[in-house]
Order: sequence, then structure tokens, then C-alpha cells
Amino acid sequence: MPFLALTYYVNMPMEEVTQPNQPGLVEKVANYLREHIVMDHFQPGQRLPERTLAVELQVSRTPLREALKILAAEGLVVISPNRGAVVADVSPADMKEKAYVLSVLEQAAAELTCANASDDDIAELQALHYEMKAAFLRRDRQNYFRLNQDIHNRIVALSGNTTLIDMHANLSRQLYRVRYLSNQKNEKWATAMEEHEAIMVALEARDGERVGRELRNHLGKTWIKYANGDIKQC
Amino acid sequence: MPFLALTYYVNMPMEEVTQPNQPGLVEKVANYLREHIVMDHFQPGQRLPERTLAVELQVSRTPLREALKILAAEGLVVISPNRGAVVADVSPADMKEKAYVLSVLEQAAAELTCANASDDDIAELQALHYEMKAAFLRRDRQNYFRLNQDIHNRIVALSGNTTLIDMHANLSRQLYRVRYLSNQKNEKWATAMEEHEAIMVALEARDGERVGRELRNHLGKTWIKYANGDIKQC
DNA sequence: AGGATTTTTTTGGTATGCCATTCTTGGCGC
DNA sequence: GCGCCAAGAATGGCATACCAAAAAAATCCT
Repeated sequence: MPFLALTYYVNMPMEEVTQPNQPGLVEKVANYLREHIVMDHFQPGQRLPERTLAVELQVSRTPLREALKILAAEGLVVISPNRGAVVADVSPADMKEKAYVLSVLEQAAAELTCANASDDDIAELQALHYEMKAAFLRRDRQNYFRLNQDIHNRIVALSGNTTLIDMHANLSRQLYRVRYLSNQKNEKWATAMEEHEAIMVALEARDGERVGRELRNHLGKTWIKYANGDIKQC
Repeated sequence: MPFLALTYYVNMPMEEVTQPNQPGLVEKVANYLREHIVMDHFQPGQRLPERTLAVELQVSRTPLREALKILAAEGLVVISPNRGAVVADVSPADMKEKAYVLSVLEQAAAELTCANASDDDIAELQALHYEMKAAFLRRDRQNYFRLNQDIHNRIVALSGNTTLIDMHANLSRQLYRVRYLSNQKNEKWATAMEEHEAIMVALEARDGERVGRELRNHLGKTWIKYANGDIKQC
């Protein structure tokens, strides 16, 4: 049975880059490969031979190739001419790079959100924040993670800048695994929670500059530090 | 003769997203379409039928389709399931969005560059800056534009963050036409030049925060304002 | 036996054909 | 005359076949 629905991941942003009303085969294949890559079921550097993969996924080479092109444009695989596709290297250095850019994007989004969001939007963010705090107090890492992602994504979504939103979603996908692992073994959970509190306070005050700064600092401390360690230690 | 080498554009960043050592047919097609799209030889919203385009370009549908997928991932075309590809809308609103994100990325890059670049790198930037000033004094818009782009791209390149560099290059491509037109008819050329002077001074002082701020302000004033006008007025 | 060369095999690149879906248009009924 | 429905035409989606290039393996020569 191909295309098993990977239900064990939580709140991964999918397919914001294009808007396929009814996903075709290429989208399915792309999603499938994307999930397996970001969940590290494929080793970085591993070759992705077209024919064997095609028979495994029970699809033809054509949609597979198109899916690989998409993934290449997203930076998840690297295609060398006449050499085929390999899973892109996800070295700690790469993750740090991407995390840095992500923090920059979220900072910028936060500033826009402070300027543009309605009071109801802010209220909803606060509601989610308190839900997350509840999960924190219950030591419910799963829901904490989900709500945390939701809050960050919403802050970006509220910016109203679709370019920003798409780029953020794309980077977010690529960092999903690091984020997930970071959440599982983050010893400074309480600190992260405090930082979130500060972010929400600044957000309520609509102090865009401050929200952006807190957010960037928060992200930097949470992931970049983690990416310094060996990614493979899972 | 297909694939005429569009030599009339200046210093457009091409193909930083992937690194095809020897460009295959798909890359050629993608480059060709990309150039024509950003140079506005295709109307936004115009359909891109596979068969007719394939015969025009004298290639088969397969590489064409793959090229379109890449362009879709880059945001230049929109592919609807069973509806085909159309040139992505480049409304002033879209351009403003992209320009904003670009300014954010350049700001972040500038901060990294101030921290990481060697003195020689800074010196080279200053050299380019004075070349550009020379072009300004000669009222040589063509070379001014080229050198201006070169300086901005180098500042980003010196950040050392390849993710940032790739994203910047991608956005830069999409904004190429707006930038070009803006350069052709920018009345506040002297102001832009002054801002560039300020940027270089801050860069020499390696004041990352100030460079970033000046840069973002500069970009905002130069393009976002222009994007407010009717893009079609060319 | 070792290395270089040639042959075989694997793999990616491209073209083409068939099928499904969608758009169009002509005809029928209201 | 207007609108709806159906049949045909156009178009995209997918599969397959063939070709070229690169990698691997076997053979031949030294």
C-alpha cells in the first residue's frame, strides 16, 4: 500500500507554496517524499533513483521526476545533471542557516502583524497561548508543540504578506524535524515558556519592534543552539 | 532559432537556486520562460498551453512541464490541476509584498556581512560604490543599475548564509523588471545615491544594525513607492 | 597481477502516445 | 430568444519507449 498517511507528525505545514485544489499525482508524490525527507527517513546524501522509487511508489517516472524538480526548487533534494537526485544535506550548519532566516522572517512578520492584525486576531493568539500554557503545566509536550507551531504560524499568517507566509512555510517544513526533536528534549522548557509570555505581552501592546526582537531571540535560543549539536543523535 | 540569448537585460541573477553544472533542456526552458516572464513579455494571467509552447520552443512537452513546475515553485507561474499553467499575477500589491520581504532579507544579510566580511570584501564594495558614483555623475543609468545590483548582491553574498542568498536571488529575479523600470525613471536619483553613501559609511564602520536600517529604508523608498504606481505603464 | 580499455549495465533525459478532465459549441427544449 | 445539456475538441496528466551519458564490470594487454 503506497502513500501511507504519515499521521505521526504534528502540525506540519503542507502545500502552502502552491494551492492545488485537488492534488494530482505529482503533488502526492512530492508530499510523500517531502515528509519522508524532513522526517529523516531518507539519509541526507542518499540517492533517489527514479526507476526503483517509481516502482516502490507504484507511479511512473514522469510524475516522480516532476515531484523531484519541485523538491529541488524547495531545496530538499539536489539534482545533478545526468547524475540524478540526492537528498539534500541537512548538516547542522544548514539548519542554523535556515533557522536564522526563519527567525528573520518571523521577526518581520511580527512587526506587520502588530500593525495590521485585528483585536480579535490578537485575542485568538492569546487564547492559543493560554492553551499552550495549560499544555506546559500538564507537561504535555505533544500539544505544547502543536500549539506552539500554531501560534507561530498564525503570527506569520496575520502579517498578510503572502510572499512572507509562503517562504516561512517552506522554511518551516525544512526545519520541522529539528524543531520536533528540539521540543522533545528541550531542558529549558520553562525558559522558552517565559519567552513566549514576553512575546504575548509585547504583542498585546502591539509593540512590533519588541515582538520581533523577542521572537527572534526566542527562536535563536531554541533552535540554533540545538542545531549546533549533532542532528543525527535522534 | 529557439532560445535566443536575451542579452538586453542587465545583471539578472540566474540559477542560484540550483547548481546545474551543464544546464539540461529543462534548465534552458526554465531560464527562457523565466526571463520572458520577469521581462513581462508574457502578460500576467496569460495561459501557457503545453503543446503550443512546446512546438514554439521546439522541445517536447516533458521538459516543458518540468520547467513549469520549477517556475511554479518559484512563484512565477501558477499551476491549477487540470487547468494548466498561467503566468503569475504581478500586481503592484504582489510587488510590494516581495519588495518588503527582499528588504528584510537584505537587512538581515547586511548585519551578517558586517560581522563576517573581511576588510578586503568591504574595500571591494567601496570600490564598486565609487564606480557606481562615477556612473551617477555621468548620468549613465545602465551602468549605475548594473553596479547597484552588483553591490546589493555582493552584500548578500558576503553574509555567507546560502539559504539567505538563494531566497534573495529568487526574489530579486521576480522583482527585476520593477527594479529596472524604477531605475529608468527614478526622479529622486540623487536621493538614492545619498542613501547609498550612507549605507557605505555604515558598512565601513561595520555597524550592522545601522547598515540594515539604512538599507531597508533605501529599498523601501526606492521600489515600494514605485510599485504603488501602475506596473503596466511601461 | 595490475592497470587501462572496452563493453555492458544502470540511470537519467527526452519524445510520444493514450487517457481523463475541462472547455467549447452546437443543438434542443422551454 | 434564452438557457441548458450533450457531444466534440482542446488540454493537461500520466505512462511508456527510446536514446544518451555515466558508472560499473569484465576483458585484454603489458
